[in-house]
Amino acid sequence: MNIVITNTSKKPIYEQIETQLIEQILKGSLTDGEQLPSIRSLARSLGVSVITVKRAYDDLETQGYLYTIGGKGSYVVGQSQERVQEKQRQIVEEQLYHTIAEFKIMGVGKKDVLEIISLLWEEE
Amino acid sequence: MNIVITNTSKKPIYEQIETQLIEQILKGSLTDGEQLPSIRSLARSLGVSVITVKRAYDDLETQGYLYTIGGKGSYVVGQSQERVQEKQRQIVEEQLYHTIAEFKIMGVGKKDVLEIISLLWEEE
Amino acid sequence: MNIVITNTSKKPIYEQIETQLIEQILKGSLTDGEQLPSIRSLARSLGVSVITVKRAYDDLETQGYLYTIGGKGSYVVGQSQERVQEKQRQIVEEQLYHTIAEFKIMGVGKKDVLEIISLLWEEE
Amino acid sequence: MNIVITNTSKKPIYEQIETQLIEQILKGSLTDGEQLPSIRSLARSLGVSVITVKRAYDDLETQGYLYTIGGKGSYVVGQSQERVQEKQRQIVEEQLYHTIAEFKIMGVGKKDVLEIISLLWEEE
DNA sequence: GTGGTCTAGACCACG
DNA sequence: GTGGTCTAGACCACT
Repeated sequence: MNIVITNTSKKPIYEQIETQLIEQILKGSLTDGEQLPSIRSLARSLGVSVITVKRAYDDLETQGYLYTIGGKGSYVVGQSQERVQEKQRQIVEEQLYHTIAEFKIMGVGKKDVLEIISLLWEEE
Repeated sequence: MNIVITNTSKKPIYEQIETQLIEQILKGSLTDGEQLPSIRSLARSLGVSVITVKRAYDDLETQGYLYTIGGKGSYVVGQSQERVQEKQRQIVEEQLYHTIAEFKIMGVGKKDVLEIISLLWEEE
Repeated sequence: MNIVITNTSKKPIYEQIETQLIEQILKGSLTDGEQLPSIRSLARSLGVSVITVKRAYDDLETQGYLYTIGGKGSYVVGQSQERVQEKQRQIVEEQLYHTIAEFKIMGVGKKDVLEIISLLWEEE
Repeated sequence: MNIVITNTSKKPIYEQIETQLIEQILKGSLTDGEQLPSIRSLARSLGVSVITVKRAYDDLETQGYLYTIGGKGSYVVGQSQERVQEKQRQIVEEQLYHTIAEFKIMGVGKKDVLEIISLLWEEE
């Protein structure tokens, strides 16, 4: 489990934790039933407040990515292959929807955008 | 000049004004030397506080998109065609950079993203 | 008579007119009894409001640099050589006083300042 | 941290705060990573509005002198020794540039200016 | 009329 | 507690 917190980011810390956990679940590096670090230990290792981690875990539980057993710990909810793909597609579309709308307004062409993506994708 | 404020958006009002003005400048519908509406009249017509509009104008001034003469008004700073293209490309790249990074982490393929963009672009 | 108005400056226009006229009087290019352009003609040639020029002339009259005869025009008040020197010295000291204070606070050395002045002075 | 507000000055309060903070950063009495007083506490101790202090902090942030983490506080951005010197020189030159130009117009000699600076510098 | 500054007070999100 | 945003209303200087 690898989570990186950027203090200077404008995004709240709990959101950073959430998205990174989701990404790892969708990618498959966190699998069904796997136990997540306890709230306290993750908080300590990230150097953030316990409350912050708890909020992230709570949100993820609401979204169905994990479940918590009081006094024992939190566990990953396995995602079926179809569900992973569906989720991924949904996230991609959401992220791109507004971006594309703005590009259109500015008069940027579809061709230019596709080209830039190809370029950015190659870079390491 | 056309500006729409969405109260439900999580983006602050002054930012909405900023991005919409920038878009119109880059698109070319606001041209060199053109006088912008006074902060007071724009505030009135948008139904927001004078200070909110002023903050947007101030930011745009430090970003070099307009200049203000006290007691007279605010004027658009003409953007050369090269600068427009450069700016547009810069904005596009910035917006896509992190998005692509996340897609990669999730294991979404480049082909899928290009396909989705093509689809989203066509929709009216 | 040569006066240049910078619209983008933060200094008010009437002040720009004042300082430039004072400078020319102290330099000697405007001499005793010489008639200044009428408020209206100067306003027209500078492209500013009559009120603005009038304010500058009024201020200069209060400061004793010129006198106005209603219905005829405005005339330069001759400055004795001693007065010119005294005035110049006063202006120089005023302008430098605060500047030097700030330099001291920042820990800039006297030697550095003298050196920079020498350099700036040579440049054309 | 020492900041003095002069109500009689024509310079706006937020600018007074800005320049004094910059001076202290360039002088080195505020160092890398050091936490600045919260906008609220500084506002209280200066007897000005929270917004006035915020405006100063915002400006300094866009100028790269500090960074702010929402909900935590504002911190000084360390300035390398070279950058300090460069900045100082830049400020000195800017402040002297126009002043010298005016001196030239009035026919004041370089020698006189250097002499006056020497005198003013010694005074305590 | 215009912009520039400042105030006091309010609500929100984050930690 | 912190900063981020927004409001309504005020006074000033310039044109």
